[in-house]
Amino acid sequence: MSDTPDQEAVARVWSAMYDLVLRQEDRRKEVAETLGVSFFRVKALRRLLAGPKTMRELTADLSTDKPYTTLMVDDLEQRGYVTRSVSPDDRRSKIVTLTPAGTAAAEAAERILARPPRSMLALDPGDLATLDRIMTSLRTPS
Amino acid sequence: MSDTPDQEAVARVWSAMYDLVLRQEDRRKEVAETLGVSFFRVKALRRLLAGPKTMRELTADLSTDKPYTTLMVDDLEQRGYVTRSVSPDDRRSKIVTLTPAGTAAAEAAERILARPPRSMLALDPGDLATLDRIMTSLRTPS
DNA sequence: TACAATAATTATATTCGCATAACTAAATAC
DNA sequence: GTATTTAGTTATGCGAATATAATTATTGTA
Repeated sequence: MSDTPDQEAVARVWSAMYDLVLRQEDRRKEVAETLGVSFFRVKALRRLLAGPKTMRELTADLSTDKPYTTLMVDDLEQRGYVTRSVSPDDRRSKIVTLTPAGTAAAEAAERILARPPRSMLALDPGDLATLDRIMTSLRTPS
Repeated sequence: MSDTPDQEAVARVWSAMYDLVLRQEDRRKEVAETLGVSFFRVKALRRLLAGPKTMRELTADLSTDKPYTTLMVDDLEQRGYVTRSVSPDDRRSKIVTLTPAGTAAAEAAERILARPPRSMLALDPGDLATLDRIMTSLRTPS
């Protein structure tokens, strides 16, 4: 009955959302070109905005492998976006920290990615409020 | 006043949508692994579901370059997913067409990608209908 | 007919991300 | 106190995607 969701509507909504994010408003190339590094490196910088991380944590966050993290951090270090320091707790661990330049780059990426679609800015205020409420509920799976 | 959109709400909504599509429900790896080809090739197959395309059109659709399209179509042809044929209109052009196996693969990809998030299936019917209406309006930029 | 433009291919090089194995240094367990 | 585990690095190779130049075949045009 009413607790059976309208499969077609769900499919339509999901497809529209997917399309909007990945087809109409895909800014990954723009971000990578603006910062002059690959999108994957941008992702690393953005993760570090939340605070310094060990190589191990960064590897897990990006779901990549340790050797590649080493190479990538080497590169980001050379570009002056991050620094590596030995952890005071565990001298095996190294802590990767954003430099001011790295923070600026990550924030520039955030700004580009956060820029909403034009159509969303034109939404009716009531619809926007409703959408806000619904999206919040979707984000955290019930 | 009311025609000034709530910037914060817009940002929140867009971020939630971006997150849902790219973080929580990213099926690109799953699709690529299931079909045994890169996601980029999957994208090519999916584009061909709409009908045969020339190499040139496919190149434009995927925003790649002609040499790479040649290589990719070579590969898809070897795998039995597409065929190449000379265009009757312009003998310089080649038309890329999905084989039955290619169509099946593309449809399998569609099914995986179209699978909506669990949280969306649990939506209140009224909210779903509203979301459906709003997403439709967002998809086609006003 | 000669010349320019277009569609596709071939060849070559580079970057990026992924994977694996081998290694060093430090911490932990027995 | 020796053995094992863990964090990170080094080395090597591979496939995917991008880029550029050169070539062939065909079409369109001066």
